[in-house]
Amino acid sequence: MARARTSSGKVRLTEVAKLAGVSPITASRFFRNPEALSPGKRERVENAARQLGYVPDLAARALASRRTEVIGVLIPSFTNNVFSDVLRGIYDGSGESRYSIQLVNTHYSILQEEKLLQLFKAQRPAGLVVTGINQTDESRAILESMNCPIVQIMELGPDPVDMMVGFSHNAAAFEVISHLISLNFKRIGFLGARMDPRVQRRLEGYTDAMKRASLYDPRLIIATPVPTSVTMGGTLFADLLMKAPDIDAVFCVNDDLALGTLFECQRRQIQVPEDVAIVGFNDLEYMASAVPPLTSVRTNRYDMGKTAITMVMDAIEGRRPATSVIDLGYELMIRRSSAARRA
Amino acid sequence: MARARTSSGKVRLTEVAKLAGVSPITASRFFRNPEALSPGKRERVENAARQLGYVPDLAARALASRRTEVIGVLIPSFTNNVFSDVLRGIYDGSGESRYSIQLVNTHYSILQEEKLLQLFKAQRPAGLVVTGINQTDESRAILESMNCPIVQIMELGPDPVDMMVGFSHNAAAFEVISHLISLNFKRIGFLGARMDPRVQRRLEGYTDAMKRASLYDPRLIIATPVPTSVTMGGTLFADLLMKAPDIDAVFCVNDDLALGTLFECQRRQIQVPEDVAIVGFNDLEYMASAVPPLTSVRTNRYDMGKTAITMVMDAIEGRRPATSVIDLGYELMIRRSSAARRA
DNA sequence: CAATGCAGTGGTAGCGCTGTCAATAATCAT
DNA sequence: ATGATTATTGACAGCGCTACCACTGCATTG
Repeated sequence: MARARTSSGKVRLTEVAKLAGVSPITASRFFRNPEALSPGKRERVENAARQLGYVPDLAARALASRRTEVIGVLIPSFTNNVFSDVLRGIYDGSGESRYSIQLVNTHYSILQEEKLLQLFKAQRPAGLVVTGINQTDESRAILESMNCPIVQIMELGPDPVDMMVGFSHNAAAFEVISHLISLNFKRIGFLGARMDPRVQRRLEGYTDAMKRASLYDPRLIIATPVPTSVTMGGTLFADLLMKAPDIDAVFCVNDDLALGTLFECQRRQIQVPEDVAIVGFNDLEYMASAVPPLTSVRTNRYDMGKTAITMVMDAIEGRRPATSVIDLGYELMIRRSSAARRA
Repeated sequence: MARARTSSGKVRLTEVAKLAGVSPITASRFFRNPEALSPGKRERVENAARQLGYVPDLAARALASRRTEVIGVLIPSFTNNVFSDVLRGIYDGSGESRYSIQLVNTHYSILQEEKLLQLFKAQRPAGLVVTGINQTDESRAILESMNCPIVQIMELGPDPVDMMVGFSHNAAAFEVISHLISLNFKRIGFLGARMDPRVQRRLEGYTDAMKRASLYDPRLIIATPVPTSVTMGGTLFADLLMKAPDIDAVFCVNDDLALGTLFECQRRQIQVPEDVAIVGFNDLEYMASAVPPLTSVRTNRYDMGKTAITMVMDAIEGRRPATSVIDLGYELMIRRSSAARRA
């Protein structure tokens, strides 16, 4: 039809406008705010666009409008199951929208994060999702100078840059320990790896609860900066047994460590929960089908991602949420691995 | 210093050029191909850019050059551990480059994939990474019309669209079953969930090996389209026991199913491997620390991602690989769960 | 020594779209 | 009926960058 004359045969807005018998600017409006057109023209443009198979050129749009439809997402790790759920929420939430996700990995480094924020700033994203609340001062300054909606996810804190979706890791850990104490466990160990800010807060919750019950003993705590894994769970639990052979329960900062601990117990013929109770964190799917089923803290990771991205998209379009800080909570999933202690 | 006059205070190429005392086009060249400048000007532009904190506007560049520096990546699932490793490889591989990754989720739907490819086509990506080789004819046509390097990952097949990085799922499964048969296992069950193309190929490998040894029996096969999970592993294994109570081994198409099977065995006091041997697939980290350690097929997921993205980036820049199809292989990790059968 | 090549540089002209503002048509209150 | 307001539309002028081609000056060739 020799209509599209660009090298690639790409259909431009002008062609659509011509076919619809309107000016290019009107056609342009159709794609951004159809309500603004009279019904007649709206339909004509719609038909023309469909007929020509028109797809807007995002680069041209970004250049002309001086903004992009990209939402930046900073995540500290791809390995972690936790973040894969968050990501799924983010991608599902943004799937049908006009926004596209630009994902980057900070590798748990706040300096890397700062560098990536700098890069993002130059690209003028429409919105941003960042993990955690422990940004450097520099990062914080960049975030505040960035004229777009921002959601911090995974945890809550006193002064959000803008919006926040998370839950209290501290309170969750406190509740875990309180639960164990109420069942008469006394020598409750703590197993932590990676020790990122969220894990630190779980340690705080543990410490608070133990101190309050006068059960605190630093020998009960194993915390290593090495990455977490099931195997590491077994290793750390073995360390703990060495330091404190009289433990009667273990709180693992994540489910992989808990599973590793369970395997180590099986290897050593330690009965769970009769000899040692085990509690994990995140409630990954496998926790319920382990033998015995493992107690854990259910966190709403998928919802966190979905809520965060929805808040950002809404805010970009001027629909600010009523409350800018959302606590998604957690739920203690009590299973046999922390069943009542024999008297 | 009132130099940047754009509303946002953004520094433009023109400013850099002015400060460096060169024409804008020369400054532009500096960022794309510094070799083309004389050393003197190169340094002057470099200094000017640093001094002004210049960052190129990607939208303007994309519009003017009619190409982007975006590499599209189509993945069928974010939940799956397998893909999180692949993604990590992709992001690590592209991290320091000028390319950015545009990730989309096909949710294991080839129609969704087709739609997403259409979208990508309109954005003229610099390269593309797609999962698998089972595209629709439409998708295939789009891919072929797309004038950019493309890598298909996860498996190998006879006619690559362009490049390929993967391994033979069929051969891997065949080797698993041959291994079990060599240990005198005879009633070897198959547990499959999701049944995506890769899993189908593992079933083919299983079937081939069983038939060749005259051990094939359709009652030994459990295959369901529902998503995979540890819990589902237990459920499917229970089904299998119902259909074929005399099984002496199980090949699970992934490690989650294998772990679920192990748990189900523990629940039913079935000894592994004395009563039933278990083999998984992918060799996730936890397989080695389970009790007993679980046999699995190690696949090079991280390398697959990293290799794929490197091939795409190289090809974009004209460095075509010597061979366009790369077989990353696999390795049978034999552990106690498939130890030799008592005679 | 003219013809040729080539590295290095700059001028011109957009890439495809949208912000701004003005113009017009349609609707309303008085 | 009148001016005022609102809905709808279009003209213009770029957004910041690069493709394309032309030009310069110097080295190489026979």
